[in-house]
Amino acid sequence: MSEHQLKDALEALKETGVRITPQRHAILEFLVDSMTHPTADDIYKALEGKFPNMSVATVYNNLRVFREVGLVKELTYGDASSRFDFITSDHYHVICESCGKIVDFSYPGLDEVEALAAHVTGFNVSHHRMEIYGTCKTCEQKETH
Amino acid sequence: MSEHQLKDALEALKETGVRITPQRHAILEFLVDSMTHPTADDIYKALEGKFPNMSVATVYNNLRVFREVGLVKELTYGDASSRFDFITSDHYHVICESCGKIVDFSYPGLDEVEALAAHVTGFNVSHHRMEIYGTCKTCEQKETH
DNA sequence: TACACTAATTATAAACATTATAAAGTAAGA
DNA sequence: TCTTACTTTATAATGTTTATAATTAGTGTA
Repeated sequence: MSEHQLKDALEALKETGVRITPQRHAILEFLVDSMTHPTADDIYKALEGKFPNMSVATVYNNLRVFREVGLVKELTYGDASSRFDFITSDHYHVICESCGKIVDFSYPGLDEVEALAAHVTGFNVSHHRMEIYGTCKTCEQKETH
Repeated sequence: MSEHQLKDALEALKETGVRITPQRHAILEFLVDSMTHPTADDIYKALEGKFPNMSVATVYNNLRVFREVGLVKELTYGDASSRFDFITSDHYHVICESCGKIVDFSYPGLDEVEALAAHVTGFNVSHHRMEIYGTCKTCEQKETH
Protein backbone atom coordinates (compact mmCIF):
# COMPACT_ATOMS: atom_id res chain seq x y z
CA MET A 1 0.00 0.00 0.00
CA SER A 2 2.96 2.30 0.48
CA GLU A 3 3.94 1.36 -3.06
CA HIS A 4 1.82 4.04 -4.63
CA GLN A 5 2.89 6.61 -2.05
CA LEU A 6 6.44 6.17 -3.19
CA LYS A 7 5.36 6.22 -6.82
CA ASP A 8 3.40 9.42 -6.31
CA ALA A 9 6.33 10.99 -4.53
CA LEU A 10 8.71 10.14 -7.37
CA GLU A 11 6.18 11.52 -9.82
CA ALA A 12 5.96 14.74 -7.82
CA LEU A 13 9.73 15.06 -7.90
CA LYS A 14 9.83 14.54 -11.65
CA GLU A 15 7.22 17.22 -12.21
CA THR A 16 9.23 19.68 -10.18
CA GLY A 17 12.30 18.92 -12.25
CA VAL A 18 14.18 17.19 -9.46
CA ARG A 19 16.40 14.37 -10.65
CA ILE A 20 15.76 10.94 -9.26
CA THR A 21 19.00 9.43 -8.08
CA PRO A 22 19.37 6.05 -6.39
CA GLN A 23 20.12 7.83 -3.13
CA ARG A 24 16.97 9.93 -3.35
CA HIS A 25 14.94 6.89 -4.21
CA ALA A 26 16.28 5.02 -1.22
CA ILE A 27 15.78 7.90 1.22
CA LEU A 28 12.22 8.40 0.08
CA GLU A 29 11.50 4.69 0.27
CA PHE A 30 12.88 4.56 3.78
CA LEU A 31 10.76 7.52 4.84
CA VAL A 32 7.60 6.05 3.35
CA ASP A 33 8.11 2.67 4.99
CA SER A 34 9.33 4.07 8.27
CA MET A 35 6.85 4.58 11.03
CA THR A 36 9.49 5.96 13.35
CA HIS A 37 10.01 9.60 12.32
CA PRO A 38 13.75 9.16 11.80
CA THR A 39 16.51 11.69 12.23
CA ALA A 40 18.92 12.44 9.38
CA ASP A 41 21.44 10.23 11.10
CA ASP A 42 18.94 7.38 11.41
CA ILE A 43 18.45 7.50 7.66
CA TYR A 44 22.16 7.73 7.03
CA LYS A 45 22.83 4.67 9.19
CA ALA A 46 19.93 2.72 7.73
CA LEU A 47 21.20 3.15 4.20
CA GLU A 48 24.84 2.53 5.05
CA GLY A 49 24.57 -1.04 3.83
CA LYS A 50 23.10 -0.15 0.48
CA PHE A 51 25.25 2.95 -0.05
CA PRO A 52 28.56 2.54 1.76
CA ASN A 53 29.93 5.72 0.25
CA MET A 54 26.95 7.97 0.78
CA SER A 55 27.73 11.23 2.51
CA VAL A 56 25.73 12.65 5.40
CA ALA A 57 25.47 15.82 3.38
CA THR A 58 23.51 13.91 0.76
CA VAL A 59 20.92 12.95 3.34
CA TYR A 60 20.60 16.52 4.56
CA ASN A 61 20.54 17.97 1.06
CA ASN A 62 17.81 15.65 -0.06
CA LEU A 63 15.72 16.05 3.03
CA ARG A 64 15.81 19.76 2.31
CA VAL A 65 14.80 19.14 -1.29
CA PHE A 66 11.93 16.91 -0.22
CA ARG A 67 10.81 19.49 2.30
CA GLU A 68 10.86 22.24 -0.30
CA VAL A 69 8.82 20.11 -2.69
CA GLY A 70 6.38 19.41 0.12
CA LEU A 71 6.90 15.68 0.43
CA VAL A 72 8.42 15.76 3.88
CA LYS A 73 7.86 17.66 7.08
CA GLU A 74 10.65 18.57 9.46
CA LEU A 75 9.84 18.15 13.12
CA THR A 76 11.88 20.18 15.59
CA TYR A 77 11.34 19.17 19.14
CA GLY A 78 13.45 20.08 22.09
CA ASP A 79 16.09 17.43 21.57
CA ALA A 80 19.26 17.69 19.58
CA SER A 81 18.26 16.72 16.08
CA SER A 82 15.33 17.19 13.75
CA ARG A 83 13.06 14.36 12.76
CA PHE A 84 11.53 13.89 9.35
CA ASP A 85 8.06 12.75 8.52
CA PHE A 86 6.72 11.70 5.15
CA ILE A 87 3.56 13.71 4.68
CA THR A 88 0.51 11.51 4.19
CA SER A 89 -2.59 13.05 5.71
CA ASP A 90 -3.32 15.62 8.36
CA HIS A 91 -2.28 14.27 11.69
CA TYR A 92 -0.62 15.45 14.86
CA HIS A 93 2.02 13.82 17.00
CA VAL A 94 1.79 12.57 20.54
CA ILE A 95 5.23 12.32 22.10
CA CYS A 96 6.35 10.29 25.10
CA GLU A 97 8.51 12.43 27.34
CA SER A 98 10.07 9.36 28.88
CA CYS A 99 11.16 7.23 25.91
CA GLY A 100 10.69 9.64 23.01
CA LYS A 101 8.23 7.48 21.11
CA ILE A 102 6.10 9.40 18.62
CA VAL A 103 2.57 8.26 17.87
CA ASP A 104 0.38 9.65 15.10
CA PHE A 105 -2.93 11.12 16.11
CA SER A 106 -5.62 12.13 13.64
CA TYR A 107 -7.67 15.19 14.41
CA PRO A 108 -9.69 17.55 12.28
CA GLY A 109 -7.65 20.68 11.58
CA LEU A 110 -7.88 23.53 14.00
CA ASP A 111 -9.27 25.95 11.44
CA GLU A 112 -11.04 27.91 14.08
CA VAL A 113 -7.84 28.65 15.93
CA GLU A 114 -6.13 29.72 12.73
CA ALA A 115 -9.00 32.04 11.88
CA LEU A 116 -8.98 33.68 15.28
CA ALA A 117 -5.22 34.10 15.23
CA ALA A 118 -5.46 35.75 11.82
CA HIS A 119 -8.13 38.10 13.08
CA VAL A 120 -6.35 39.09 16.28
CA THR A 121 -2.83 39.49 14.92
CA GLY A 122 -3.51 40.63 11.36
CA PHE A 123 -1.30 37.85 10.02
CA ASN A 124 -1.99 36.05 6.79
CA VAL A 125 -2.00 32.62 8.40
CA SER A 126 -0.75 29.69 6.34
CA HIS A 127 -0.57 26.75 8.71
CA HIS A 128 0.11 25.63 12.25
CA ARG A 129 1.85 22.91 14.18
CA MET A 130 0.88 21.18 17.36
CA GLU A 131 2.31 18.43 19.47
CA ILE A 132 0.93 16.70 22.50
CA TYR A 133 3.22 15.51 25.26
CA GLY A 134 2.78 12.86 27.90
CA THR A 135 3.84 9.41 29.00
CA CYS A 136 3.09 6.31 26.96
CA LYS A 137 1.48 3.24 28.48
CA THR A 138 4.72 1.27 28.60
CA CYS A 139 6.65 3.96 30.44
CA GLU A 140 3.70 4.66 32.70
CA GLN A 141 3.70 1.04 33.85
CA LYS A 142 7.44 1.04 34.42
CA GLU A 143 7.15 4.04 36.71
CA THR A 144 4.25 2.61 38.66
CA HIS A 145 5.75 -0.20 40.70
CA MET B 1 3.80 45.94 36.23
CA SER B 2 6.53 43.47 35.41
CA GLU B 3 8.00 44.35 38.80
CA HIS B 4 5.94 41.81 40.66
CA GLN B 5 6.51 39.17 37.99
CA LEU B 6 10.21 39.38 38.65
CA LYS B 7 9.59 39.41 42.39
CA ASP B 8 7.39 36.33 42.17
CA ALA B 9 9.97 34.58 40.05
CA LEU B 10 12.74 35.27 42.55
CA GLU B 11 10.46 34.06 45.32
CA ALA B 12 9.79 30.86 43.40
CA LEU B 13 13.50 30.30 43.01
CA LYS B 14 14.12 30.81 46.71
CA GLU B 15 11.46 28.30 47.61
CA THR B 16 13.04 25.71 45.37
CA GLY B 17 16.39 26.30 47.03
CA VAL B 18 17.99 27.91 44.00
CA ARG B 19 20.53 30.57 44.86
CA ILE B 20 19.92 34.03 43.57
CA THR B 21 23.04 35.37 41.95
CA PRO B 22 23.41 38.71 40.21
CA GLN B 23 23.60 36.88 36.88
CA ARG B 24 20.39 35.00 37.51
CA HIS B 25 18.69 38.15 38.60
CA ALA B 26 19.77 39.91 35.43
CA ILE B 27 18.79 37.07 33.11
CA LEU B 28 15.36 36.81 34.70
CA GLU B 29 14.87 40.55 34.57
CA PHE B 30 15.79 40.58 30.92
CA LEU B 31 13.38 37.76 30.17
CA VAL B 32 10.53 39.43 32.01
CA ASP B 33 11.04 42.76 30.31
CA SER B 34 11.76 41.30 26.92
CA MET B 35 8.93 40.97 24.48
CA THR B 36 11.16 39.40 21.86
CA HIS B 37 11.56 35.73 22.85
CA PRO B 38 15.36 35.94 22.90
CA THR B 39 17.89 33.24 22.15
CA ALA B 40 20.58 32.34 24.67
CA ASP B 41 23.00 34.40 22.64
CA ASP B 42 20.67 37.39 22.62
CA ILE B 43 20.65 37.31 26.40
CA TYR B 44 24.39 36.84 26.56
CA LYS B 45 24.97 39.85 24.32
CA ALA B 46 22.40 41.98 26.10
CA LEU B 47 24.09 41.48 29.46
CA GLU B 48 27.61 41.86 28.16
CA GLY B 49 27.74 45.44 29.37
CA LYS B 50 26.64 44.65 32.90
CA PHE B 51 28.64 41.40 33.19
CA PRO B 52 31.71 41.60 30.97
CA ASN B 53 33.07 38.34 32.32
CA MET B 54 29.92 36.30 32.17
CA SER B 55 30.25 32.98 30.39
CA VAL B 56 27.82 31.70 27.77
CA ALA B 57 27.60 28.55 29.84
CA THR B 58 26.11 30.59 32.66
CA VAL B 59 23.29 31.70 30.41
CA TYR B 60 22.59 28.17 29.27
CA ASN B 61 22.86 26.71 32.76
CA ASN B 62 20.46 29.21 34.20
CA LEU B 63 17.97 28.94 31.38
CA ARG B 64 17.92 25.22 32.11
CA VAL B 65 17.41 25.91 35.81
CA PHE B 66 14.58 28.32 35.08
CA ARG B 67 13.00 25.82 32.75
CA GLU B 68 13.20 23.07 35.36
CA VAL B 69 11.63 25.30 37.97
CA GLY B 70 8.90 26.16 35.49
CA LEU B 71 9.61 29.85 35.08
CA VAL B 72 10.67 29.69 31.47
CA LYS B 73 9.59 27.82 28.39
CA GLU B 74 12.00 26.75 25.68
CA LEU B 75 10.76 27.20 22.13
CA THR B 76 12.36 25.07 19.44
CA TYR B 77 11.45 26.10 15.97
CA GLY B 78 13.13 25.04 12.79
CA ASP B 79 15.95 27.55 12.97
CA ALA B 80 19.34 27.15 14.52
CA SER B 81 18.82 28.15 18.12
CA SER B 82 16.18 27.83 20.80
CA ARG B 83 14.24 30.78 22.05
CA PHE B 84 13.17 31.36 25.63
CA ASP B 85 9.92 32.71 26.90
CA PHE B 86 9.10 33.84 30.40
CA ILE B 87 5.90 32.04 31.31
CA THR B 88 3.09 34.41 32.19
CA SER B 89 -0.27 33.05 31.15
CA ASP B 90 -1.46 30.52 28.64
CA HIS B 91 -0.81 31.83 25.20
CA TYR B 92 0.34 30.57 21.85
CA HIS B 93 2.73 32.06 19.34
CA VAL B 94 2.04 33.33 15.86
CA ILE B 95 5.23 33.40 13.81
CA CYS B 96 5.99 35.36 10.66
CA GLU B 97 7.67 33.11 8.15
CA SER B 98 9.16 36.08 6.37
CA CYS B 99 10.80 38.16 9.13
CA GLY B 100 10.64 35.77 12.08
CA LYS B 101 8.60 38.06 14.30
CA ILE B 102 6.77 36.23 17.10
CA VAL B 103 3.46 37.57 18.36
CA ASP B 104 1.62 36.30 21.43
CA PHE B 105 -1.88 35.04 20.93
CA SER B 106 -4.21 34.17 23.78
CA TYR B 107 -6.52 31.23 23.35
CA PRO B 108 -8.33 28.98 25.78
CA GLY B 109 -6.39 25.74 26.18
CA LEU B 110 -7.17 22.92 23.82
CA ASP B 111 -8.28 20.58 26.58
CA GLU B 112 -10.56 18.74 24.23
CA VAL B 113 -7.73 17.82 21.93
CA GLU B 114 -5.62 16.63 24.83
CA ALA B 115 -8.44 14.49 26.12
CA LEU B 116 -9.04 12.85 22.76
CA ALA B 117 -5.33 12.23 22.25
CA ALA B 118 -5.15 10.56 25.66
CA HIS B 119 -8.11 8.39 24.81
CA VAL B 120 -6.89 7.30 21.41
CA THR B 121 -3.23 6.70 22.23
CA GLY B 122 -3.44 5.57 25.83
CA PHE B 123 -0.91 8.22 26.81
CA ASN B 124 -1.01 10.03 30.11
CA VAL B 125 -1.06 13.47 28.51
CA SER B 126 0.64 16.32 30.35
CA HIS B 127 0.64 19.25 27.97
CA HIS B 128 0.86 20.35 24.38
CA ARG B 129 2.43 22.98 22.21
CA MET B 130 1.12 24.78 19.20
CA GLU B 131 2.39 27.45 16.87
CA ILE B 132 0.66 29.26 14.08
CA TYR B 133 2.60 30.33 10.99
CA GLY B 134 1.92 32.99 8.44
CA THR B 135 3.00 36.39 7.17
CA CYS B 136 2.73 39.52 9.29
CA LYS B 137 1.10 42.69 8.01
CA THR B 138 4.37 44.47 7.39
CA CYS B 139 5.85 41.69 5.31
CA GLU B 140 2.56 41.16 3.51
CA GLN B 141 2.60 44.79 2.35
CA LYS B 142 6.22 44.59 1.25
CA GLU B 143 5.40 41.61 -0.97
CA THR B 144 2.32 43.22 -2.46
CA HIS B 145 3.65 45.95 -4.69
C1' DT C 1 29.94 39.89 61.32
C1' DA C 2 32.81 36.04 60.24
C1' DC C 3 32.89 31.08 58.86
C1' DA C 4 32.07 27.11 56.45
C1' DC C 5 29.72 24.52 53.18
C1' DT C 6 27.97 24.00 48.95
C1' DA C 7 26.54 25.59 44.74
C1' DA C 8 27.44 28.78 40.83
C1' DT C 9 30.50 31.00 37.67
C1' DT C 10 34.17 31.18 34.60
C1' DA C 11 37.20 29.74 30.92
C1' DT C 12 38.03 26.32 28.06
C1' DA C 13 37.44 22.40 25.41
C1' DA C 14 34.51 19.05 23.50
C1' DA C 15 30.46 17.21 21.33
C1' DC C 16 27.05 17.41 18.15
C1' DA C 17 24.09 18.60 14.26
C1' DT C 18 24.06 20.99 10.19
C1' DT C 19 25.89 23.62 6.23
C1' DA C 20 29.48 25.16 2.79
C1' DT C 21 32.93 24.03 -0.60
C1' DA C 22 35.17 22.06 -4.49
C1' DA C 23 36.18 18.14 -7.23
C1' DA C 24 34.38 14.01 -9.31
C1' DG C 25 30.48 11.59 -10.90
C1' DT C 26 25.97 10.90 -13.06
C1' DA C 27 20.84 11.58 -14.61
C1' DA C 28 18.24 12.97 -18.46
C1' DG C 29 17.22 15.06 -22.66
C1' DA C 30 19.04 16.11 -27.53
C1' DT D 1 26.07 8.54 -27.49
C1' DC D 2 27.05 13.17 -25.96
C1' DT D 3 26.56 17.10 -23.33
C1' DT D 4 25.21 19.91 -19.69
C1' DA D 5 23.74 20.93 -15.47
C1' DC D 6 22.67 18.96 -11.35
C1' DT D 7 24.26 15.54 -7.54
C1' DT D 8 27.21 13.21 -4.81
C1' DT D 9 31.17 12.76 -2.22
C1' DA D 10 34.75 14.02 1.03
C1' DT D 11 36.15 17.32 3.87
C1' DA D 12 36.23 21.35 6.41
C1' DA D 13 33.76 24.89 8.67
C1' DT D 14 30.07 26.83 11.36
C1' DG D 15 27.24 27.40 15.17
C1' DT D 16 24.78 25.84 19.19
C1' DT D 17 24.93 23.53 23.29
C1' DT D 18 27.14 20.72 26.92
C1' DA D 19 31.07 18.94 29.89
C1' DT D 20 35.08 19.80 32.82
C1' DA D 21 37.87 21.60 36.41
C1' DA D 22 39.36 25.43 39.00
C1' DT D 23 37.92 29.62 41.10
C1' DT D 24 34.51 32.42 43.16
C1' DA D 25 30.58 33.66 45.82
C1' DG D 26 25.65 32.85 48.18
C1' DT D 27 23.43 31.59 52.30
C1' DG D 28 22.60 29.70 56.75
C1' DT D 29 24.74 29.46 61.25
C1' DA D 30 27.54 30.69 65.30
